[in-house]
Amino acid sequence: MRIEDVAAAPPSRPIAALSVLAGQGSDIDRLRAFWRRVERFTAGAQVRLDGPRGGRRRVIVVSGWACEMRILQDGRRQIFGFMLPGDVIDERSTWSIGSRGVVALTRLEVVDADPGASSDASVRENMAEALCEAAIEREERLYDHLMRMGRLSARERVVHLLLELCERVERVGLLKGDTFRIPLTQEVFADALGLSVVHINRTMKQLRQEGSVVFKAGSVTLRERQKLAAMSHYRPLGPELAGARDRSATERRSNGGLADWAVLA
Amino acid sequence: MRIEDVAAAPPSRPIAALSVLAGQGSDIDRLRAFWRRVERFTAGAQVRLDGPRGGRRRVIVVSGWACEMRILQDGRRQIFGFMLPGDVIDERSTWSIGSRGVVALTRLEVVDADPGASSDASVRENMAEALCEAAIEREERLYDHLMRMGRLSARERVVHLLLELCERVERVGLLKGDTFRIPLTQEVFADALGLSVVHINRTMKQLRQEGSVVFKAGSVTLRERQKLAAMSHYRPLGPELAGARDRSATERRSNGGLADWAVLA
DNA sequence: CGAGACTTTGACCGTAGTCAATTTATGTGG
DNA sequence: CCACATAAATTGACTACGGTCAAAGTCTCG
Repeated sequence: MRIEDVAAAPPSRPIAALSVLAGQGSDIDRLRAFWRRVERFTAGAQVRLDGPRGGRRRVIVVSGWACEMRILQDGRRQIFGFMLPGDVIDERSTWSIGSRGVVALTRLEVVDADPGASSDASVRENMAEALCEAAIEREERLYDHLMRMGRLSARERVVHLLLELCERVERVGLLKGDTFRIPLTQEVFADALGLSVVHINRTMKQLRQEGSVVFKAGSVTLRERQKLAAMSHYRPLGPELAGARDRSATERRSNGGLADWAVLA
Repeated sequence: MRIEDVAAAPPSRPIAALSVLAGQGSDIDRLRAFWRRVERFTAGAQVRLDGPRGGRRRVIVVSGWACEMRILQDGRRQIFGFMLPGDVIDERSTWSIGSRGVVALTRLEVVDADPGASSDASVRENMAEALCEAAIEREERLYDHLMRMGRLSARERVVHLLLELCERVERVGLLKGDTFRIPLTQEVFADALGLSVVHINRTMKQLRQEGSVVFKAGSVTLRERQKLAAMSHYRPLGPELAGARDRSATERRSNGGLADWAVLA
């Protein structure tokens, strides 16, 4: 009952803009032909991807948001990252050593990422490459998240995360002007950023008063993204491997012996 | 000048126990035959792996420790993880988008992870599989690290990290009794765990006084690892994919609507 | 309209950060 | 083998960011 035919219930929004397929416009129609089944999950449900076959199954989110998380026995929770439309969910994330899981944050629709043997080679190839890039970018985001939690203040963390989400939302065409819908409760923010709900609330209040960030009814508006990026040390998710971006901009700090060299953020 | 022949300068310790090759004892001798070159880096040097060919090059650490890190313009540093003997260093980590880098924490010796076409198929196959598992485990460690930084207290973080390192050291046969050499300054701990040096110092002092952890001259001794694991929520790095460890032990918390299900740590 | 989830606020606490000075290694050249 | 220079570890005093507890206030939706 979780699985329905597209015929009976077509994906709730056009799936033309999937980040894994960004820049391959012309192939999408061919790909779409193979997405006959949409799997749905309700908000709060655990996303289990029991690939019948042994190999690791992957799906693409068509609509809705999900997150990857872990819970400690005493109730402390940590959210590792979010999956939004256009992102890939890997079966491995779904039950890896029983230590992590994926949870739907809203109603969620996903389609199989494997075009199947039926499609022609070029399609399969493009998809494979897209999936690979998506995996790389996902890992890149893990590092960003680590930096956030380890070295940024509460304000910076919130802004940094919002900028990341905004950019990802924009990439799949869901950003309207400088506003986007964001289905995250403050509790979710807290669990993602390693802060308490109360402190998230106060931080957001402060940002709101400064006018740089506006929260209203499940939507966020980011004015002056440039300024926000600067104050939170945000660096756009490069088009992966965007080449050796000025790798020379290494302002050497005489600081601790450890790093005579420097890697900028 | 960074590259020398093994003949002229053999690896400083037997490379029989490499975590990437754990459990493949019999093949190691054959593999070793292809490691003719050892690359060396001095403590504090950035590890650059400029693979001549386009593909991403990978090397295995034979001796010494390194870490993967990022630095913000204002000097804040975040260490993402450590590489110790037996671990793989991926070229990608080395200059990815100019945002991360690998730094040697001690004198460091690495050998190429690619057996080359010269070796026979079974060797290449085993190595490929080992590299893949290593990559998976590395990612797993990133999640652990995220959990540490997001939800553990200073005490817990320190203990949790020490347990991870201890386990990894043990796996490659460098644990003597319950003691191992650890070339990390308190500053490095601080940068890895998102704490200040001063607070690391105080936390360690406390642990020392409690007698559960002993620091002395570049070595650490962990008594009662079981107890330490419990107090820091440490869960051993499973033999990856160790199967669906009691996946049923999901003590449901009635807590926030988000997670009616639970993933233990 | 009522129940439950989510947000907001106040009062107060405590973990961890900052600054600065001192002590203890670790080396290195003489 | 000693003296000096430097990196690393410690410690004290004080601050502040962020956590906890508890009580309202708001929204949503059946």
